[in-house]
Formats: sequence, C-alpha cells, structure tokens
Amino acid sequence: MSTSLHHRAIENLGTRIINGELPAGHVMLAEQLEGELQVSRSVIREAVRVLQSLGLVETIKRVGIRVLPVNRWNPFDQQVIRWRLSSEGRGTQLRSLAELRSAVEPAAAELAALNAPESLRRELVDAAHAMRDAGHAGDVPRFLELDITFHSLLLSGSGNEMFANLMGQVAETLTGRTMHGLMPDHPHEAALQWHVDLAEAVSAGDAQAAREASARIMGRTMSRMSETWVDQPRVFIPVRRNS
Amino acid sequence: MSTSLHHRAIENLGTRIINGELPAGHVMLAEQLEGELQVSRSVIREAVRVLQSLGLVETIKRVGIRVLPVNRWNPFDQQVIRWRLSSEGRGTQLRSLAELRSAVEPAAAELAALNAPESLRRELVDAAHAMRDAGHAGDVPRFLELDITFHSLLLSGSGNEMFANLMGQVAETLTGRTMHGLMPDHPHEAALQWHVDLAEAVSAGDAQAAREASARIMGRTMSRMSETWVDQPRVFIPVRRNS
DNA sequence: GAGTTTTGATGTCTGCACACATCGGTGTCA
DNA sequence: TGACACCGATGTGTGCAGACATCAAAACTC
Repeated sequence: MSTSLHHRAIENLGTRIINGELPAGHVMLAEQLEGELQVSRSVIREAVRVLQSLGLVETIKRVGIRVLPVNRWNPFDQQVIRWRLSSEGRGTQLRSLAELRSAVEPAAAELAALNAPESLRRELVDAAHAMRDAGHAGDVPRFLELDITFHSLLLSGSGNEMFANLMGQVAETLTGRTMHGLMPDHPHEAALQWHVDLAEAVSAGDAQAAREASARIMGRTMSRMSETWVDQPRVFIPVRRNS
Repeated sequence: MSTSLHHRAIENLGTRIINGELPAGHVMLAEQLEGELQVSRSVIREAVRVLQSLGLVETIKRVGIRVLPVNRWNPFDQQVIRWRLSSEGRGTQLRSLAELRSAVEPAAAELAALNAPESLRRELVDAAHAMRDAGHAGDVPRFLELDITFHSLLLSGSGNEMFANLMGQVAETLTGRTMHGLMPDHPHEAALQWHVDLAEAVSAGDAQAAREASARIMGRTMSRMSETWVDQPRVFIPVRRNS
C-alpha cells in the first residue's frame, strides 16, 4: 500500500460524492464511516475536514456529516476536477474547462507577449515548430505531448499565477480530447500554422497578434469540442446576496 | 468564542504562511505547534491536513511540517485569496484577479446572452438601470453593491460553474478597489451606459454585442486599476514537465 | 563507501470528557 | 381541551491525552 489511509479515505468519499452515489443532503455518521472504510476515527475526521474545505460536505452537531450540493463544490480544485472528469459529470466539466481556457488563453497570450522572459519565448517557438513537424509526421502521441507543453508555456509565460495554475487542467482537457477520439491523425494544417504564428508573435512582443492567433486556435478548438456536449444541461448557480 | 479551534488553527497558520512570517522551506513540528497554539494534537493535525490540501505545507516523516513556496499554493482557493489580499502579496493578487476577470467576463457575457434564463436577464437589466441611477445620484455605497450584484448575475448567467464561482473573488476586487480610493464619487458616465448596453444585449440574446460591451467595461477597469500595480513584479511559474 | 542499526518524526488507533442542537415530554395559560 | 412555551434527555461532533506502528533520515559499523 503506497497511499496513506488518509489519502484513501478522501479518495473513497470524494469519488462517491461526486459520482452521485452519495447524493446532496445525504447524511453520514463518523462512526458509521469508521466501520465502512475500516479505519479509525482520526483518519475519518481528518478526511472529513479536507472534504469540508473542498465544499463537498458540512458537519453539523447532533446531525452528522451532510453531503453538499454541486454548487457548493470548489470547481477550481484539482482533485474535484479530476473526480468529476471520471464521473457522469465529465461532459459538463470538460465544457467548463474548455470555456475557461478559451477565455483565458488569448489574455495569457497577450500578457506573455508583453512580459514573458526571453528563454520562455524561445522555448515556445521551438515547441510550435516541433508541433508542426510532429503533426506533419502524424506522430499523434508526440503531438499531444508538445501541445500540452506549448499551452503550458503560454500560460506560464503570462506571469499570472492563476493563469499558470490552469496548466494542469489544460493537460486534462487535451488528453481527454484524444481519449474521446476527437483528434484526427493529422492535425489541421491551419491550426499548426496558428501555433507558429502565436509563438512568433509572443517572441516578437506583438501582444495584439498573439491574442488574435490564440483566439483563432481556441475558436477552432471550441467548435470542434462543442459537438460533444450539445446535450449537456447548463446549471445556473444562484447569486448569493447579502453576505 | 464562535469559531472552532480547528478554524482558528487554520487561520493562524494560513495567514502566517502567506504573509511570509513562516517562509517557504520553514519546518515546524506538530508537537511544537501544539504548545504554540495551545491546542491538542488532533486540532493541529486536522488543520495541517487542510493546509496540505491547499498546497501551503507538506508533511515529511522524520522531518516535520514544511512550508511550501508560493507556486505550490492553490491560487483559486477562496481562503488563500483572502489571506493574500490582506498581506504584502495584495497587489499581485489584485492584479491576478483583475486579469482573470477581464479575460472571463466577456466570455461570460457571450454565454449569458445565449443561455441565461429569462428571469436572470430581467434582473440584469434592472441592476444596470439601478446602477445608472445610483451613479447619477452619487450614492457610492449603493453603486458598489449594485456593481457587485450586476457582475455576479452576469457570471452566474453564463451557466458555467467555474465562471459563477468567481463571483466571490469579483466582490473582493470591487470592494478592494473602493478601499484603495480608486472609485470617483460619480462613476464614469460612459461606463454606466456600457453596463446598460451589456444588460440589454444579454437580454436580447445578442452574444456579439454583449461580449463587446463587457470588453469595453473591462478595458476601462483594467486601465484604471493598472496604475496601482505598475511596480508589482511578475512571477513566472515553471512548467512542470513529465508527470 | 556500502550495508546495518538507531532514532525521531508523522501516521494510526483508542478511550474519554465536553458542547450543544434536536426532540420529546411536561407544565402553563387561554 | 387545545396551543404554546419551557426544559431536560439524548446523541453526535469537537477536543483532549496517551499509546503503538511505521518509515525514512541519520548515525554507526565493518
């Protein structure tokens, strides 16, 4: 057993809550969980505290541990995203991530063109050229790897820590896209060129051109992916007044 | 004492880590923290587990509890953001949030125009008109409140749970802006009209116009706020290869 | 220097006392 | 008789104290 009991307890409860096996409003007792997971109270308590900080449960004295509804989950937490991507909510999660990416990347491109350090600009250009080569050669695994590197570099180069933190999620969407068979053997020729254009615009410090190239890439990505989630219902989270 | 020991321990350690009193690499012992905060081991352990899930610390056997560097902190966590806003990192945090907002809101406006439920569109129009009235009347507190409501409605109306989750952070930036004395007594007339334009574009389902109106608003907001963070250094988070 | 032992920190388990929200019973008043 | 306010029993999370297990760094041996 490489993972700790603590980690396993979080994983067990987290996945069961997010895949709907433990629905919102469901109440559990710490003692009951002890027996169910065959671990001690301290492990349960520490796990519940973490799940509480993720917005998955709340603890109420005299009642127990209550599962919270989706709109209370922290949608930016890596673990929550990972759990949702391997559950029924997969489609909705992928759409949310794609929409976020398509909003953020053009802004990141602009910032990268203005602020990125010289070495990163060079890496970006190299990655774009390597992507084009891999695309022409039909080397899909390498193309995917370079694609992730390219977009990670772009987000990192923005100098915005929040943008940079989306690197992990972007990797998930890109690999998820190939899993869904959305990637053709030979990537779109124009898209390959747009990546080169973007890298060179960033390298040259042309913020406007960088934003536009990124917007083109994301526009195409969105139109290709949107086919998969046309039937995903949208959830509107109520505005929390007062406070 | 209304707050639990658990909560207070998290608050204490979280703020001290983020304001730099406990620098990255600093190692603490659970036993030592017990004495320092005058709480039992279970409280410390549960607090550390939560901080661990936020990326603030890591626990290493035989060593102790080590404080992690900034680039490991979860920049999207509400608590982390709140702690940073009341620390030296305030400027950087505000800039990150503003850049994120300015990237996301035009996209949210577009989605809201396409997907928002009818009642929300009406609320948005009402809020925009009320904002204009409050602005003309010079009622700054009410204007701020309506401003927050307006942008929250927009994000909520996008139907994207991640966008909607930024409501809280947006409220922080807007109130933070007034704290910094960045708001004139009488808001810019054109900006007031842009809010009305945006609301009516969303109401009419005109995605293109909604995006453009939002982009205008955010463009002005960014140019006004950017004066305050010209001297904030940018941090480039390295791309994590392999995995 | 490679392998082994020791050591010291977190990880896990358990029993107990306390705080306090909920529920049901009791008493009062109309 | 019925409605309502009060109050104590009950159960569950919260916090505490102490023990043993585990495992990796550090010290030691050869």
